[in-house]
Amino acid sequence: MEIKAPKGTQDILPDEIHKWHAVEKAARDTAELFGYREIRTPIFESTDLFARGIGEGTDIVEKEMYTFLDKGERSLTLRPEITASVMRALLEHKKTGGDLLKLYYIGPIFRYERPQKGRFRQSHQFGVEAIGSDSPQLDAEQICLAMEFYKRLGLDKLSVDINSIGCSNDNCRPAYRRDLITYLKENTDTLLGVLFGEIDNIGNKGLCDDCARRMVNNPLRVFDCKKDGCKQIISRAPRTYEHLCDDCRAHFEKVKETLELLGVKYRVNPNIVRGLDYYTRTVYEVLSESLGAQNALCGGGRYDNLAGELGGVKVGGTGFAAGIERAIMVMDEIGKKPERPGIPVIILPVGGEKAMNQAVTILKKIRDSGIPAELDYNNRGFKLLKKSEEEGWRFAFIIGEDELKEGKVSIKHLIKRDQKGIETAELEELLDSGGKDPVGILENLFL
RNA sequence: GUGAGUGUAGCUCAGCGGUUAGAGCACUGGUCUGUGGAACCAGGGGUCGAGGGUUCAAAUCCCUUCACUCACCCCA
Repeated sequence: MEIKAPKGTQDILPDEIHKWHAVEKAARDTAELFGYREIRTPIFESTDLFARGIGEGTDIVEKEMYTFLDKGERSLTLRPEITASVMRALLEHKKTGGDLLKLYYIGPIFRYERPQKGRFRQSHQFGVEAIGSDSPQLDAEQICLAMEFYKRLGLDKLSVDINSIGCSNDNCRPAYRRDLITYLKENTDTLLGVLFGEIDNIGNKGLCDDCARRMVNNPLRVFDCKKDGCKQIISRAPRTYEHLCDDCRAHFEKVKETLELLGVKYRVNPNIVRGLDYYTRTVYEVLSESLGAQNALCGGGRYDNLAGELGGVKVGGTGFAAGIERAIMVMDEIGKKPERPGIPVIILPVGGEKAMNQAVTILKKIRDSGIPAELDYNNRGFKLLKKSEEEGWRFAFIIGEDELKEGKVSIKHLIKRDQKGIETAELEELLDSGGKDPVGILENLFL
C-alpha cells in the first residue's frame, strides 16, 4: 500500500474518536451555555477573502495557503482560518445591521506548513465570534468561555496571556510603531539592517538578522523572537499598552477589570502580538505547559477593522480559535481519558442456523429497547469473549441448543461472571418495560 | 523554505560487514468439540523505506531520493 495520507494530515481511527466527541461536546455545551449559536461556512472560499481579511503581508497568505483554480478559473483557497469566512457570511446575508451576533464553529482548517509536534496541514478548530459590539466585557467573557471549555476537558496548568495592540488611529498603533522602530534602530547594528538602509546607527547590541528583517516588515513581530540578544533589547523596548490612545487604554483596562470580576487569572504579556493583520486592541493566548514548541492552545482577539477591510459596513467583533488537536494532545499528556462508550450486549449463537435466526430476532428486540447490541456474525463463539473489555461488552446473550429447546436465553454478566437463564417471553417483557434505562433492567437481573 | 534525528513484523524495538533476519506484545490455532481475561505449545506474517555504489559478502559502509519526527520560521 503505497498511498498514504498526505503529509501533515492524519486519520482519526475509531479507537480515538471518543476523544474528539468529548472535545466537540464540551465545545458545543460551553458555547451554548454562553449564548452562542453554531454557524457552518464553506471549507473553501475565494482567495481574495483571505488575502484581504488576513492581510497580504502575513505568512499565512504569503506562503501557507492551499490555493487552486477550479474549472471555471476561479481562484479558491482552502480556509486557513475561519473568522474571515464567518464575517463574510454575515456581511453577505446582511446580518450585521442589528444587534450583537454570537456564533461558534467547529471544523477543519488548512495551512501549508512543515508539520511538527502540534502542527498539521489539516487541523481543526473550535472558535467563537461575537460581532456587532465593541464591548470590552465581551472580550473578557470569551476568555472566560475558553477557560470553561478547558475546565470541562479537565485541563489545568493553563495560563492566559493578554495584551492590547491598539487601533489604527494615528496617535495609537501607528505612533507606537514609529516609536518602536526608532528604539530598535538605536539598538541594532546587524549587517542586514544596514543593507536594508533602515539602520544608520552602528551600535554594539544587535538584533538577529531575522528581527532586522521583521523590523522593516512588521516591527511588532520582533517581540516574538526567542533569541537572547533580541529578548534583551525587547525587554527594554516601549510597550504597546503604554502607548495606547485614550480609548484603547480605557478599553484594555475594562477588559482586565472584567476578567477580575469573572475570576479569570491572567497576565499582561507585552510580547504577544497576533500574526494576522485584522487584530485590534485586545489580543490573547491560552498556553499550556504540557506541549512542545507549539504551546498555544487558543488564540484570539478583537478585530474591529475586519468588516471594513472586506468592504462591508464597519462592525466590531471579537473572537478566538482553539486548536482541537492541541487540546487532545494535552489531555493525552496529562492522562485525561474521556469515557469511551461501549456496546453493552453481545449475542453469541452457538450451534446452527436456528440459533442464528433466534439471535437475529432477539438482537432486533434488544436494539428496539434502546440498548446498543452486537451479534457474533462470524460464529467465533466463546472465543469472542476475550474482547469483552476492549469492546465494552457487559452482557453476553447465549443462544444454543439447550436454550432453544427450553425457550430461553442465557445471559452472562461479563463483569460479575455470573450467568442466568431467562425465558424468551419474559426477556421481551423486560425489554419493553425498560424505559429510559434499559441497561439498568439487565443489571438488575444480577443483583 | 532551513537545520538535526529516525526509517527492520500490525505495535515497541534488538541486530550495525559474514549461513535460511530476531524478541516482546498483538493476531490465529491447540491443550479446553457450549463459556473470555492465566499458563503452556504451535503457527501466520518482513521486497530490513526506495534506488544506486563499495565489497567475495550489505539490514549493517557510502551516495541519492522519499517518508516520518523534532526544532527554526510562524501559529491552533
